[in-house]
Amino acid sequence: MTTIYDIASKANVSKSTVSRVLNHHPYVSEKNKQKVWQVIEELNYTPNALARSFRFMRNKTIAVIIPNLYHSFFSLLASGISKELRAQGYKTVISESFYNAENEKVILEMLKFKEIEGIILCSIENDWEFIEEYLNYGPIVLCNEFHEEATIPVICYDERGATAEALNHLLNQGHTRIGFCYDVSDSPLQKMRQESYEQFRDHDFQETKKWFYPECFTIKDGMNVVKNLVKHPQNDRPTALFTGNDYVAAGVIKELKQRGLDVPREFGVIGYDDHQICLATHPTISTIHIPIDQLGVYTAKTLIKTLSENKPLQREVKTFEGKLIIREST
Amino acid sequence: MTTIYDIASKANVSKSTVSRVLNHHPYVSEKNKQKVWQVIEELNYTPNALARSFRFMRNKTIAVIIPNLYHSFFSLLASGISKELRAQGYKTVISESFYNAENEKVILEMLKFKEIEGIILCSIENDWEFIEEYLNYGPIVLCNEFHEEATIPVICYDERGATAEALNHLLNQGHTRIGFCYDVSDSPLQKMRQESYEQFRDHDFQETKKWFYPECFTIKDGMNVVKNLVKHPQNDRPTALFTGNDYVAAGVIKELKQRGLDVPREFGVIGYDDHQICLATHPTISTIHIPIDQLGVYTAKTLIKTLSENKPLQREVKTFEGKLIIREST
DNA sequence: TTGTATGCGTTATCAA
DNA sequence: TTGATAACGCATACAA
Repeated sequence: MTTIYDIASKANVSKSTVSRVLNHHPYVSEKNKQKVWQVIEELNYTPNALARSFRFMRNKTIAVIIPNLYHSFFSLLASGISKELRAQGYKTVISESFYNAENEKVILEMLKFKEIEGIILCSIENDWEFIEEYLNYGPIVLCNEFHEEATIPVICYDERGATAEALNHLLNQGHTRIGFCYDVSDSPLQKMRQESYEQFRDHDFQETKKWFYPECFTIKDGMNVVKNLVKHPQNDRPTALFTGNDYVAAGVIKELKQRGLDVPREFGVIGYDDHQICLATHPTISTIHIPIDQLGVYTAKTLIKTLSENKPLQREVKTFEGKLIIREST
Repeated sequence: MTTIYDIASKANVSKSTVSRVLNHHPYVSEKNKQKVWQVIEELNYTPNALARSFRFMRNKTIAVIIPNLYHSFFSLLASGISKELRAQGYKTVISESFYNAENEKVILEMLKFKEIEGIILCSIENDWEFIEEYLNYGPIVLCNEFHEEATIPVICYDERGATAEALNHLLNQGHTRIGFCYDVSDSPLQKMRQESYEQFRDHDFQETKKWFYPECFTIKDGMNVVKNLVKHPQNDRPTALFTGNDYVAAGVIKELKQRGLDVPREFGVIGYDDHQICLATHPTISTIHIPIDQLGVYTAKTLIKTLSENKPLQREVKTFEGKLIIREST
């Protein structure tokens, strides 16, 4: 392995001079500069990133924790974040928590060991008090996840607004019994959606709880919701579903059609995410468009700013707007 | 920041002893061992990963290059690889090449700088001669991509077999004019599919080239294929399509239905990947199931073996079997 | 069983 | 403008 020492020997200068040349330090004679670059070329030298990391005590690596890479929303979010971080010279380690606190902890520990410089949390699995401890070791920011007290930047989109928009739309279409499919019940984000949903009680929503469908992640889950739903008499089941993601909506629509229920005439469906699958179903899916890219870029920028300016984190809630896209399913 | 030196001072031993305790070296007295662990606890000490990386000249980080995180096939592949690498104590940096040689080069360069220890290439954008140079700096393995000459492990699945199986199935269903949708034409893998397809010429496939549809990635692309296809007279267009991925197949099916063409009676469709979207369309999509997880795990294991045994890479082609899944679209 | 000394590659400080 | 030297945290060869 060639080191600056080898360059120095061959160029008849000191290590210091080589280092200066490499770092474009102003005080190097033109002659030496030329010579050193020439030898660097000759010996095909590359600076050793491991030594630099050690020297500066930072390795330009950020971890992004997402629930999984299975759902395209998360993979796109991770992709957006990663792209921006790369542009700024950072490496990104994408880690799936699978909604598991222990997996999340593994990454938090990496911060302590200086394996990473900072963390972007796209879901919260441990208690905030637990996570807070790790702020001693590096910055953590929240993205696409909300927390009431967390004393760190929170980048999310307007859950309540989007939910309200979707529900209003369904009400306008004449639906009064609206069901709600979500994934995991203990996420602060999902709770916001639920609360937002519950605020619509006054519109004949007396028995909302009955129409909460948890653990909905996939197309199959959506199908199962319908399979169970149709077991109830027509006047005791929802006439519309607001689902946590478009896959679930697609499953719902597929199963409704299978059972001869017409969408949107007999049943309304709204998805979430504006995934391309919305176009493949029949009817196409009304949904909420989330500006994933903006979320990712803003989050990455926020974290990098903290890192480079080396200033302490502080709470700052940045909200992006979702947008209702009306298609054929409502 | 607490270092082993701090521990040593407080425990009244030398740095060496602390280091030995941390590394479970056998020759440490029970008394000192106890004492050191106690102080470590007291001072909340954590070994510095950056220093260790530097000391050993390795940072336990692998890069995975995939075309993008947009297609779930790639995100699942990256997820599988990453999971196995994590289990073995490695960090994974997932990088999207976007089918761009320059982006690929950026990652290859990281190997040279020792920012990463090895690379898993899930697509090839540069010439092999160019990539080969980087083997001087660390191991590279191929996953889900094929190359005739590459002197490195090649982990893929049986493209030709899967294609043949799909085409045979379509032939058995009475189709003789079969079109072929693929993504990028210059990938070795896609070439294999094409070649495999061309071997079926003898079955009335005289004008295959006409029915090649490149640049098919998304649902919309699938729709467009049908939009263009129906412009031709019925006896001069395919009666079936074999698509490079399930999204494209979903788009094809959707557009065919939109135009009143019955699938599978009037038109057969086979997808690729066995993505969950296959279940959401009407009719459901016949497809090829790829053992993504096996691919990922095997690839990760292969790379790690090279890394830990520090033995030179050699060509080794490992092939997994795809499996035709017959559903309603054929 | 323990401690001392050295080195990993780089950058920064200081003196020349 | 340059070079000698120390320092970053850790592991280890060697001496004791």
